[in-house]
Amino acid sequence: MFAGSANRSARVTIREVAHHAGVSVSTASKALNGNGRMTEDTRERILKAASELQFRPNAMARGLLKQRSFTVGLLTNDTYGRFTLPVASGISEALVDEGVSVFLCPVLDNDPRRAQVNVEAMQDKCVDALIVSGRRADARLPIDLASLTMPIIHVYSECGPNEIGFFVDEVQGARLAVEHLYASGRTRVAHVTGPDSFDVVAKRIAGWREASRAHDRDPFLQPLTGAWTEAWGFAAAERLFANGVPSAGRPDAVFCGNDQIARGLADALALRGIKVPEDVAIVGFDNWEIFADAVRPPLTTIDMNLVELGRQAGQTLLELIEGRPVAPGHRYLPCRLIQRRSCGAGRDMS
Amino acid sequence: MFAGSANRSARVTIREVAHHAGVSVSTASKALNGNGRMTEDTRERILKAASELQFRPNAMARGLLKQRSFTVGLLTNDTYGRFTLPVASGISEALVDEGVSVFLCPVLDNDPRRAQVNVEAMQDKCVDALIVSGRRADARLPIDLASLTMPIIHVYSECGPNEIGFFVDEVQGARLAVEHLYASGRTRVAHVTGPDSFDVVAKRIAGWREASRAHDRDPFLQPLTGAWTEAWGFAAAERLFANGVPSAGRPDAVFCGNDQIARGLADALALRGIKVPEDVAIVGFDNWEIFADAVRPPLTTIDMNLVELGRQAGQTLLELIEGRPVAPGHRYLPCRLIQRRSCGAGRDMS
DNA sequence: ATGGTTTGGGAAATCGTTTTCTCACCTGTG
DNA sequence: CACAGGTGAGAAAACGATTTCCCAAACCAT
Repeated sequence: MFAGSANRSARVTIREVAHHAGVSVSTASKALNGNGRMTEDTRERILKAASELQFRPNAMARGLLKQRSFTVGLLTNDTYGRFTLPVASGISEALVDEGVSVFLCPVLDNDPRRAQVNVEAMQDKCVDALIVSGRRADARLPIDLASLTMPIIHVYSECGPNEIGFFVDEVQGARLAVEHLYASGRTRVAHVTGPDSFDVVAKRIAGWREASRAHDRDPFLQPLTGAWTEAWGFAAAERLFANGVPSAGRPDAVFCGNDQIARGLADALALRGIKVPEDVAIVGFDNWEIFADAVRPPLTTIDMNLVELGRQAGQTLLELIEGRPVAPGHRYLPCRLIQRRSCGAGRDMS
Repeated sequence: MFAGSANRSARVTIREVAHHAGVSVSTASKALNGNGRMTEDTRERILKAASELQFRPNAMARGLLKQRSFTVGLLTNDTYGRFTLPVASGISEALVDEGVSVFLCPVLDNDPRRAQVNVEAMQDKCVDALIVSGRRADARLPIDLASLTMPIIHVYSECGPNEIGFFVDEVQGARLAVEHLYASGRTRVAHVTGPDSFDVVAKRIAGWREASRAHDRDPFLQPLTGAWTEAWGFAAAERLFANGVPSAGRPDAVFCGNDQIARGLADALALRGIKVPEDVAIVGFDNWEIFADAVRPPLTTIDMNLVELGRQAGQTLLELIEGRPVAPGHRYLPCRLIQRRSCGAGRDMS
């Protein structure tokens, strides 16, 4: 044993591997990367030494040379984690096997200074790329991204047509929901949704209209816009099912802009003695399971496939990092329908 | 033109700053770090050059030399983000001004291989420390941490007495809730909570008992353990307020193990025509606002101060990284009461 | 003037890898 | 035997910063 070899706190370097295998550092490096020319015997000896010593290359040293850090930054202002965490999970899934890690940078809307500090830290650390994500798809973060040179991808966050953005296909999701209601035999499908200042509200309304027209029907009533809350769903039920409204003028199904609205609406119906799904079917949006499962009966809803969204964003990020050309523009990923019981269990399942 | 292929302009290095200021690299470095000796004039010239060129030191180069990466890893299996996101936010707050960034490593319980890959990536990247966080405070992540040499802090995740862990003071939180109920004039405080396989359930029960005894009362009934769901809260109401139970045998207040249970219970009471807070007061636990605000009436509940928990963990992490001695052991941070209306608004506010 | 001390600033080593040269040696061919 | 071409492996130069020397010049006191 050599002096100093007992120092277990220090990391094992390639130098020690080389010495252990009786070769030079350069040869060791080539063997470990499968690069240079050498006898099979030498290569095996080096590999064996490396695994015996549990050698792991220092990412900083490698990064310094390759001008790559094998890290990406994820900026988000979504403190609830409703959107960000599934997305981050998908991103991480796509990247971790390539040895790329994700920096989480929580950005508070009211603290642009800290946000800027975060961005600068990302620059200093030479992140290979940046992901910008948000709580709502039609707003930007309080950050100046124009001066950055690294590739940037937006996920559920506003971006221009020459940038790269991944979004949920809100229109298709809404169509899916409404088509499911028609397919279940409903004929009067109302729509209760969030504030009309949100782009997604307009898109979901559009999807609802398209699907209604596809069934040769005018959309039932006007869409009711309000807030993303249970309270609004509850209040909307009052409007749709007030005592004065004749039963033929009432919807027999409601497509809700999110699961919270659906929940509030379902509660109000229960209080009125209107049965779900017998009298009225409900479809929500989000598949936020903690809500969808708590509705009585459990809520059929639209899942936005956020994990998949993150995964695809991660894959595109890899291509960008490796310098392969990626066409700019927006990508819209399809939603899927999650059937529970608020539309009648199995009613339309062959 | 493809997105991302933008001018990957080379970074400004200290060499260019030095050249610009007409000094050597070493002098430039010293000026920028306030270290060496030189005329005030020289120092200012260098600083001016640096800011003109917008020089930012390369964190990888610095890290390589200092054997520090100015990053920490955050491992978590909390896919909902209920706990992790506030904690991460607090950690980031404490660290960002020190130039330390946070790697987010989502760990799926059913995918220990990916978890291990994540940990190895943290090692390769020489993170200065690791934070291990979880969905529940009495379980470990499917990761082998024993072989790691960097400092580790646990936040809301099981750890031994010789490790460093930050936890919520569940007992104090429960006491706070129950004391508030007594202070509001209630006398029969029941407790409905989650599965008794959770340590926090036992702790919250203990707090409930302590506070009851402090008011010279035996705890009212046995604690009802079940699930962390609204459905269980709903069902528990049936048990506590069944038709056969004489009104003197019914609780006039319920302390619930979390906000979801509280919500289910409140719903069930509403259906039975029992008024909150007039007939029965309710206190929840978690202050998960999306639930607490949706309860009718809005829920008085216990906030676990998770952001603060993260911030303190972050500060301790810094001390650990800088080599200052930190006593091992568990820290328990106090909860605070958030008053809404489910105990009677302002009833006990001076 | 001389010797010692401070002062300003630069040269060079270092961190751990990768990569490009370079070079000695071997093999086969004329 | 000479020479081209291939083969295996090492030396050294990067990458960008920090830090430890080290050395002139300037300054001071005798």
